[in-house]
Amino acid sequence: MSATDTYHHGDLRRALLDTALVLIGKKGVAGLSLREVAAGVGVSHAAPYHHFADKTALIHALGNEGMELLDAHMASAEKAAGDDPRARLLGIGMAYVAFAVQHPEYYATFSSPEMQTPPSAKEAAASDRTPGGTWVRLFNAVLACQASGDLPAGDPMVLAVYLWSLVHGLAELWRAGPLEQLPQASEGLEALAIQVLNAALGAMHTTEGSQG
Amino acid sequence: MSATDTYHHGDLRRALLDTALVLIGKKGVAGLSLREVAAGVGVSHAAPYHHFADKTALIHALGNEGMELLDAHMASAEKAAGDDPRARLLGIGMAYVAFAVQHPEYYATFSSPEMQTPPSAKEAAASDRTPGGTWVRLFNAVLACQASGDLPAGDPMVLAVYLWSLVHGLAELWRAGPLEQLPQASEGLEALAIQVLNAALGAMHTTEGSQG
DNA sequence: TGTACATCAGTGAACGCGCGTTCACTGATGTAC
DNA sequence: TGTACATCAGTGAACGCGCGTTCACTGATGTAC
Repeated sequence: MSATDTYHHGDLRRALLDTALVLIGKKGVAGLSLREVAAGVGVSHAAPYHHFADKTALIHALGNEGMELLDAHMASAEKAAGDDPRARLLGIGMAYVAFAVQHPEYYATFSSPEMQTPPSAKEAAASDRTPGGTWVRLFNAVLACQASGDLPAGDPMVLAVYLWSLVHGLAELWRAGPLEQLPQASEGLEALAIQVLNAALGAMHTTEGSQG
Repeated sequence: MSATDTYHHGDLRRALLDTALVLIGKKGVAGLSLREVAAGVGVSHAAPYHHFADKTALIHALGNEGMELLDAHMASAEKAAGDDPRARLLGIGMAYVAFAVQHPEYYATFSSPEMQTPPSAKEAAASDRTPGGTWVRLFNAVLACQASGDLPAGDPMVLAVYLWSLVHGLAELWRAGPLEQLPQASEGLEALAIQVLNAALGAMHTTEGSQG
């Protein structure tokens, strides 16, 4: 407890964001209440307005933070995978799925109504609407895999959509629960994700295929 | 306007469900308000309680209805595909994606918090938690494809998860908007979905692959 | 070091709102005789 | 066919609640001299 923690909160903004994440984890973004966030931090319900214009601004802050985090995770997974294009692509996919499961609160903000609308009109033009540059990263990895022969020729956009759908859907199904009954579920999502991604990449890896 | 439409509503239950769907389309399941539904139908806000125990019951009714619809769509697509196992699997996948896009309101209820909890304790044991038997249908189609050589050998559960993730993720990404900027988006989801599913199935089709 | 003062970051009362749900009611409908 | 009556499906007032947001305020903090 430093001196600044007593009356003037040390970093109320940060504390509000952290508490909001916890509450989102419990009740979802739609169920988030600014008053509850304030109460959770132990501060009056009017206090947040000194740090966020309104409730939407807080959710936007979380969404942006989450997208940066996701991108950082994918970037480090890609780096850790070394030079093999296929391993790099697999790393990105695994990082995406893992992030969704390890940070479901951040992940939930991505698809919230608040994040679908730009925070203000002036930001509308500049903002990239895809979460954390996932698309660009995935697309480049696909190109590299095609160049190295690790993915068959064909429209790289289709392949990127294919892979993005796969990891996104896997993460969603895991989070929503329907996969829980599978025997594979007991080993955790990571193991299942590796099997699924290998089924996808492995199969495509050895053939020219026909994705017309 | 039959006589029953005047005071005693002809089929208020149906009208409430239909109006609820429209409102879900506009504001999502979380934003659904029973009072607004009643107002939309043109009935007092207490009237719905003669047809549904509470708000959750109404959402449950929609969810169950949607799952039956989805299953019917998949069944008819499978039937229309004839005897070719690969065509049948493709048909199921396409039907799933198409349903999510054509009936986003029903689709939204599937993942709503209300549908994650069984309506009552006694139903808990009996209920199948997967949307509309999608899993069973997909799994059987995978088995058939493996038997006919249209899919490589390997754990059929992993392949089914793989395909379910793919169609689910594709539907989600389409609905959430990130795919809108792609050139392929102008041709509609159907065309994109066919390309993506063919990229998945087509590639796996010609090889034994290695999905260990 | 001490003082005056501006700014900052909280408080708590108050606002209006829409919500889910309950309740006593009432008029319409269907049925038995 | 007519009447008495039970049941059904509405109404509208009322409840308590939690919400987002505003506002005047106040005490703490930082700064200039």
